[in-house]
Amino acid sequence: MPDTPENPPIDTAAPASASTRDRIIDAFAELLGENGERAATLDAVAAAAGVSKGGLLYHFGSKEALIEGVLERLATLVERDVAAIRSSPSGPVAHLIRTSMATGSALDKALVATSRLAQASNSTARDALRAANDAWYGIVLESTGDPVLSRAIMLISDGLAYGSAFLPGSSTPETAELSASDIDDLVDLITEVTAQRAGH
Amino acid sequence: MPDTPENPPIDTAAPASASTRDRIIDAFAELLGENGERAATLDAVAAAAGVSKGGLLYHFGSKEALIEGVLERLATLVERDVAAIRSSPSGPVAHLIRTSMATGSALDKALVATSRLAQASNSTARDALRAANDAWYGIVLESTGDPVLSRAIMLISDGLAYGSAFLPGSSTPETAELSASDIDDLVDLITEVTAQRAGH
DNA sequence: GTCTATAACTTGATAGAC
DNA sequence: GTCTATCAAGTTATAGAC
Repeated sequence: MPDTPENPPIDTAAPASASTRDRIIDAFAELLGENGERAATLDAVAAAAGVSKGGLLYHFGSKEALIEGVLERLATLVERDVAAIRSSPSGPVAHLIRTSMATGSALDKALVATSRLAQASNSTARDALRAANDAWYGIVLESTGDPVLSRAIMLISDGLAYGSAFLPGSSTPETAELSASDIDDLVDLITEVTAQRAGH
Repeated sequence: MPDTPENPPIDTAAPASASTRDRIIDAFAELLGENGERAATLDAVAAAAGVSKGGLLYHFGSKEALIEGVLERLATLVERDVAAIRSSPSGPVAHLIRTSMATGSALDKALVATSRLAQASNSTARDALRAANDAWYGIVLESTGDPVLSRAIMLISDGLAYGSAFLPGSSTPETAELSASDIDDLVDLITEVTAQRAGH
């Protein structure tokens, strides 16, 4: 999912010269993802976003408001992603698997950040993650028509996301970061199994 | 993985009447899992373990020491689990998949707690998780002899663990908590595919 | 819109009584 | 071994100047 910045008015991923509001959300999401909830303090977020704490609190009156900001961004990005998956030329399943590993896209960041919030027992964040998962599962089921296989595919997607986001780098070459060709093999396997089961 | 308390001297899962040390580790792991790293303060751990903060700090001189305690417990439990998987009558793969979902066992708790620590950018915790994953992957590869399939199986296992530990409960019936029969279907699917690929 | 200063509270850790 | 202070540092949030 390459970031394709087009129209500044509706931009929701703020890398460099975006509105202060978006830069703050970006900094918060990144800190959550990189260093966990404990490190994502207002002080740290303000510093990363290049504003003072007071400046930050002008835009987001509380930490709760900041969290809502991340959740809103996630919702927007998931909506876009669902559209992208649906219209993918390689097919929804292959597209989903290939984009499951966290690569630093705006969606990945929002997803990882939300995951951290969910693990800090924020139930709104949990709901947002489930909603995203439900949407993706729906597309896969629609595509394969096979509930068991669809679940397996979703679990593989979850596994890829978990491993890449939470266990980066590996101690042994055996389970080292999955390479592009590993993913190709995985997609081939899924494609084969899907075809076999479809042709009953 | 049912807890089978036998010999108090070597016990590493402390539910009720264990040593204070073990009760403290238990409380810490549980708080980490239930409410996240931020909630797992010395104050909260002490209260949950039924001691004062001073009492806690007599057993673990610092928070770092507490973390090491959880990591040591995980290592012990993973070692036991690896032995259990290897000697499972239903076969290593089926056993692994069936025990991937977090059900509240001592191993699950230690695993989830360590995962939270890893996400708080504790590199020792990360290493411990990778070591566990490497051990499991080794068993699966040994069992199937098929690297691509083994990766897919590990990813499904990771996906099950992630979903059950981090996204408990579901908004729609479609992706509701996987039932026992769902897991059966999953195991059947994996068994079929394994047989097909083995018979080239 | 952005800043500094500061209030109110929490956190990890120490000291010393029992 | 366990407790009650107590401390310094950090955290969220407010007030008010610019």
